[in-house]
Amino acid sequence: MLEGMNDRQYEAATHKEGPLLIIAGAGSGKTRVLTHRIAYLIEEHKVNPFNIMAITFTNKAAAEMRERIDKIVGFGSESIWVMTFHSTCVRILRRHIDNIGYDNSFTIYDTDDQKSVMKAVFKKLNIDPKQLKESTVLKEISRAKDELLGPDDYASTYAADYSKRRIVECYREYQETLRRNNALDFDDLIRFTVALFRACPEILENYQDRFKYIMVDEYQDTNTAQFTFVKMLADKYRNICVVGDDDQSIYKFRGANIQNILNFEKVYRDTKVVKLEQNYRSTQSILNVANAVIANNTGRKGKKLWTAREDDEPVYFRAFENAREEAIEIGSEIASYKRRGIADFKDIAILYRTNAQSREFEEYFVHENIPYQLVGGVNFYARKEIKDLLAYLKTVDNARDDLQVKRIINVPKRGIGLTTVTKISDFADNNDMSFYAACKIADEIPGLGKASAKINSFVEMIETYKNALQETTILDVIKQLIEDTGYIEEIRAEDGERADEREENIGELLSKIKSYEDEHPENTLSDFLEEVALVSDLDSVDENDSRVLLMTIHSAKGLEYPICYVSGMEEGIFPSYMTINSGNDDDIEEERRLAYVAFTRAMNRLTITYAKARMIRGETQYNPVSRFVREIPTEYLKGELPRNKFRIDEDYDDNSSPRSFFKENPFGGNDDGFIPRKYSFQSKPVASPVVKKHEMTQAEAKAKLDTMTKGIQKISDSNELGYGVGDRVRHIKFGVGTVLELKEGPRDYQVTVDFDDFGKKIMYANFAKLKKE
DNA sequence: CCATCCACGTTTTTT
DNA sequence: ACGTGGATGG
Repeated sequence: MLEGMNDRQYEAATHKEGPLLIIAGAGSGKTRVLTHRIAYLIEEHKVNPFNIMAITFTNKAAAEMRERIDKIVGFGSESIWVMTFHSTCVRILRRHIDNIGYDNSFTIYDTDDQKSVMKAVFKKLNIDPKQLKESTVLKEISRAKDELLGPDDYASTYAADYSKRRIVECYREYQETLRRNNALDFDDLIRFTVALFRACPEILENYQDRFKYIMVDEYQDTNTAQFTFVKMLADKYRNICVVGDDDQSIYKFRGANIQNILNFEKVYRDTKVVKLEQNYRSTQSILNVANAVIANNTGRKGKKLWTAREDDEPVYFRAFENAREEAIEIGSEIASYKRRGIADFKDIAILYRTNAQSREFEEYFVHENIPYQLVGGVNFYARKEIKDLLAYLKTVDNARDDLQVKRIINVPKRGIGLTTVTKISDFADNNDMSFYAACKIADEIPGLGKASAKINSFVEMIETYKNALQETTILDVIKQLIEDTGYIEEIRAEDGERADEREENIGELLSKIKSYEDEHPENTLSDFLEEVALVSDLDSVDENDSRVLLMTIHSAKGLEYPICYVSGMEEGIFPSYMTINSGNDDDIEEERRLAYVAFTRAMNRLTITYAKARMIRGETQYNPVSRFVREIPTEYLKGELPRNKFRIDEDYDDNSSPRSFFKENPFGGNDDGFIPRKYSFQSKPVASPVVKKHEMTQAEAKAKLDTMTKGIQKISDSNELGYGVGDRVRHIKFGVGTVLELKEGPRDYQVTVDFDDFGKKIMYANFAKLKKE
């Protein structure tokens, strides 16, 4: 079983008891070590699989580990807990959270829900969103929760800090709202589990006795709350094994505390430390590049990757005029690899710093029929139409969550407006009941008038589905629901542009529900909703699909690809201007670690690219080559670096630049005949410029001109409106004024009137109902 | 209550 | 460049 392991791996895999810290460089086979250690414990030391737990950060990592454990352990492996931090905590809380005053059927709020809550909080506390941003407060709260500070702890910690007073109030109100809705946000999942353990020692002990052996993956990314959670669990038996790489700590912005790994040996004095430095993934050239860059960081544990691999090829650097050219060149290269049989699409990944950078690639790939899958961006379950339908399901499942009920009470429009909602909401608050409970007795709420009938039929509808759920499947209920509410029709009416895509998303949701029900026939709607709350885009990646992957470097962590492009290596992009401006060396170091993560994703061929010009937020930026590229000794790179060093070099003579055929023919020809296939649920990129710049024929131009002039003539006759430019007109509200201009708009005349008492107004003639004086 | 327009911020990364 | 949310008028 342990055959073929190197000495260090063997040492780690056969460690039996006591704390173990494995510093595992990128590609050093840490998952292998973890899974083998589990197998070893079971076989050699007769540890009951029931007593083992492995915790990861992502579902994908958990799934991968699960698979490998199942393979190597065999019988009994299913009783090992292999889960993410969040799902572990949910599982524990579902069982015991009633001990700390929540209902076990709590719901989980995503970022979007949090924002809605905070908005309501601002309204209630009369806070002007211009002075204090919701996102700022939420971020602050999240940081506090990462540090296990509840509203009271937070208040006392910052009691002296006057500037935090408002935030304290927001935190209190926010948490109170979540409580009322029986909801927890992501951070609460961890925090409340710790709180539960603190409040109920007997429950904690129960879990301590269960999980005698604990392994934590990606340990460098843990925050204080997660660390505390793990530490509490491990405190009785101290069989805690953590695996991590301080050089790959890239989640500080999310509260990760790099000290957790740096100080592990101080917390656990008798820690055994094993360093894995042999890399089994990449060529020596790739490792040289990665090592050279990360060597610029201070405060590392220190480690140098090496490989026994003999085959090698250079790391390429390529500079382009702009982001489009970057996309075209990378895309054409990929197409040619495929054509020449050098690589399949599934061997290739394109990495970038920010999600916005995916756009150019998508446009070109769609145009050239290069299959791709975009990971990240807007999470599938965060899309509006999906959230709407899920809000319906949540309401049907458990109408305790006011946020969800309010979200859908008027979607699609059924004539229940803000006024009505506010009245019901106030009534509910005053009578200490949930919003939905108040809806149920709408007739008794004063001042609702005709609206109460509409509320009643809404409640009736929800109740019908509730009953239906007893008899039939979730799929049938949601299908019925979509039909009854006319949701699809609403989408079509609302925006023709993206209606197709949104419909596709709904179709996708239906098939996800179907496969969920097929796979877990015994599970309830609540189970489904819970699973959905914790999945991410990355989880939908299927290794066997033949497509190029597009994703941020953060998403790519832990993954590997034979061919990798790390794009957008420019100052201001990577490192981001935010980090550059902060002037904080720690922030730059975190970016450098990110670069290290990026480079070490590549197995055989790494290409680093740079674009001289790039559109950012509607503005063209000219950025110098990233400092991280400058940190690579030139002998490790094949390709010429622009001469500019941290500034723009105006007269840079660019003859090393590749052909830029997009000037004549933006996307070149396509002679490959790839099967067109859309792998991504992501929004379809807009039509390529070729299509967009459809030249108007002369005849069309003339026709267009005709219609336009016709409009003008009509106006000058002063005809069907009964008035023209210069006439005096009367408006119901604004009184008398002079018509300054008449313009034909898309469906109506636009009238500009200078009113004697109200000044200049532009209005539509149809609505304005002006009368000639 | 709804449709429309405009101003504004957003984009560094996410379980 | 793009989407969102507030203001506005009917």
